[in-house]
Amino acid sequence: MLRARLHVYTVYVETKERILEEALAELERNGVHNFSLRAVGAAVGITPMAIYRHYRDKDALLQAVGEEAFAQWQRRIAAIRSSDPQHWFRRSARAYVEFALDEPARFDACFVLSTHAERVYPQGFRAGQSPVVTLAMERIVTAQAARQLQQGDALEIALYVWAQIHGLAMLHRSGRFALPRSEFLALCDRCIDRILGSLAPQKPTRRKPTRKST
Amino acid sequence: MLRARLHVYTVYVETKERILEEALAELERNGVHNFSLRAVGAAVGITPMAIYRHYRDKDALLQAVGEEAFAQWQRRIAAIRSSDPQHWFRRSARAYVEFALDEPARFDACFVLSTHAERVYPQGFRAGQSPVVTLAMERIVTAQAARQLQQGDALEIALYVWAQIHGLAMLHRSGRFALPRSEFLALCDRCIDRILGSLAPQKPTRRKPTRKST
DNA sequence: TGTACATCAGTGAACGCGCGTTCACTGATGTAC
DNA sequence: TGTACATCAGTGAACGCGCGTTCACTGATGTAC
Repeated sequence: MLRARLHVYTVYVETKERILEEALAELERNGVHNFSLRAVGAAVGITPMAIYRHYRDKDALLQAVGEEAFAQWQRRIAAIRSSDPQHWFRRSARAYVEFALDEPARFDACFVLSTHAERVYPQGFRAGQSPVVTLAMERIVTAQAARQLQQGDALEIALYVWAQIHGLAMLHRSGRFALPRSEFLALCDRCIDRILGSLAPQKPTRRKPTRKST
Repeated sequence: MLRARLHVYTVYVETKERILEEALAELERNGVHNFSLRAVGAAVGITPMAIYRHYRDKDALLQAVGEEAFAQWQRRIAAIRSSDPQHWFRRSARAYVEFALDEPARFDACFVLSTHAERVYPQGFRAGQSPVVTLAMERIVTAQAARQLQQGDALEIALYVWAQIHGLAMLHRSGRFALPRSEFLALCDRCIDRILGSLAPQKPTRRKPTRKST
């Protein structure tokens, strides 16, 4: 009956999810270029051919993996609750680097492999295709309105910050740092502080309120 | 005789160089992960096996290719003759991005693949293992001495600038920009201007010379 | 000057490997009547 | 309630492919005497 149908459906989803899970783990272990259906099957405990019951082919599985990775990244950012834009940027940049260090394959799927044709500068980002860039732009606009941030195109400013932290993350991924994790993170923090500092309003606005108006 | 020996030697070197050349071209065409000795052999017009006369194995060829790529990069930077540090940084950053756009595989060999264990932050760079970083640090120290640049560890400042341009280059390599080349380069220029601007001395030193001393 | 020999860049067949994917199948489960 | 049938997740052998590398070789060239 319905119960029986539901049971079948459940089993099906479970295997599909286990494949996705192990595909991600396999990706972290061996990287995209050594990613093989055979290895995923072995990790799940099924024949490689069983994967074809759930995903059309290797590309379809890789695409699902990419979407899952991006969902995980979004969840990391969504967990950052901070009303202060400056603080939000610091914590987001931290999350970005930590994502790159802890889940390099997921990070690659999100930010290195050129798969997501929709998240592209500038149209895709202006159209809100990238939830995280959209969040960043909102905070930039808010800070600009409050005169805490220099004027200028919010997307270009977001990109400027992104490029900085992306560069650090990528140089790390390329093995360019012989630093303990904590020191590398501290270095990233200092760089982001510099970047945010460089975005201070053009005129320091240090003059005291003149009391003439208002 | 000697002439004959020289002739043989010349032929040998020519083939070896043609292999290196075609290996680079092959790398630009297919990327590291699809790089095959068979394709290189075909491009040179020899049997894949002939390559083994000149390089121990695939890895040895790839390493030679990496060294050649890095030599080409160094030549690009050596061609920049500018005594003004600010100007030198602008032009070097430009060269970096253009290298990434024009010779992506060479760029990868220099800056993305984690092969060069010696060029590592901070020891390798302080030890002068990276000629370009060394040049950058020299210019930073000079500018600091002339009070044109804020104080701080020269290597960390160099890394800060490098990460910015590296991030932009890598995001471009990941297909994140739907911009004509010239607009992308202009965007990079603006980002580098921001970065250099953020490195201005802490106190603007706008006071006129006081004439008290000297 | 002529001949036998050494050198060595390049050849071509063959190897074993891991890969994605095909195909016909099995066997457990649920359904129809 | 019992039986014949449909469904479909998973199986396992086999395919063709491109790969790096092995091996014994060829044949042009230069050397020794």
